[in-house]
Amino acid sequence: MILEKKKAFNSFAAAKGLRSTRQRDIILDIFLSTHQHISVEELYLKVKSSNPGIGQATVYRTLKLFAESGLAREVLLHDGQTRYEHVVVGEHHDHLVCTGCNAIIEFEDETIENLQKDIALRHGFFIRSHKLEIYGLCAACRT
Amino acid sequence: MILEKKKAFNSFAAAKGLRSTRQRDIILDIFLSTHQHISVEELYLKVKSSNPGIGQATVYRTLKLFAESGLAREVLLHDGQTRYEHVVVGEHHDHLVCTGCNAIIEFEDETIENLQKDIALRHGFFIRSHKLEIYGLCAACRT
DNA sequence: ATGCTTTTGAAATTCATTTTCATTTACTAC
DNA sequence: GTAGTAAATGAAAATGAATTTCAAAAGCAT
Repeated sequence: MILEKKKAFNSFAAAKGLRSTRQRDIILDIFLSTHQHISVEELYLKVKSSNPGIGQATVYRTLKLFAESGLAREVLLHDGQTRYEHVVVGEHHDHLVCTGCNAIIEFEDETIENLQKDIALRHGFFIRSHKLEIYGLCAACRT
Repeated sequence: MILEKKKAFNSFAAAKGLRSTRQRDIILDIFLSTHQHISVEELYLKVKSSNPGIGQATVYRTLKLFAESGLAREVLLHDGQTRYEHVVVGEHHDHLVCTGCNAIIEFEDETIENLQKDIALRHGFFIRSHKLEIYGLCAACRT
């Protein structure tokens, strides 16, 4: 699975005429090893701990490339940082965001996905991506 | 309707022990006269044109208050600015965002709203607000 | 290897937003 | 009304995420 993603990114890079660099390989490896919703700063710190030479501008630039390639997706929660999550082909999940403890619960609902398609159809709209975030208090914080 | 909103904000302010100021009245008036999704900077410019004395920090502070009071809602689109939209009680709309021309189409779908409630219930989650944005190309841009 | 172009790292810059702080203003008690 | 206080304001400075700049380094075609 991870290998496939690397291949997918390499194809994208090749198609775009991008060069293959050590830095991008490393950042991709580390990104793929992370869990959901990592911020650029967080990823940069991880990268730096094993590869002190890599600068944060490179991490920013590379994550944008990942998003462009379809490997990652930008998520704007409400903490002032851009986060990136993994894109799994054919799967889309949304988020319950707890404003009490900042926990993020993922969920998937096919019916909602289908309703969105209906709505888009009604408006002649072609869907590229979407984002559903529900804000509130998780079970632990609501008490 | 506008009067009710002003009253609602005043109640909120009173309950919070906030003082009533000329600046907040003016900013509220102007905010209520705007259309959807105004950025802080845009609102500040509007405010400044009729009231040059009002500073932008005040506009920032006041819009946060509006959001806290339930009058407005923060919307993060992808242009690096925080935008605010009007909250209409008992109504919630979501957005189709055209990445071609930046048009924003609003829609409402009760079924989706209800499904969200089901999902929250299943996770023991208490919903405060939510946000659904569908990105893609509008009818005009997809051709 | 050579030459050309992309990529990189470090530092500087940008830009939205927040904070600071001295001053002004609103409200409360007299 | 006036005095006392705490909150709100405006201007400027500070912050912090993200982007840009630019010289040096690295990738790639020949």
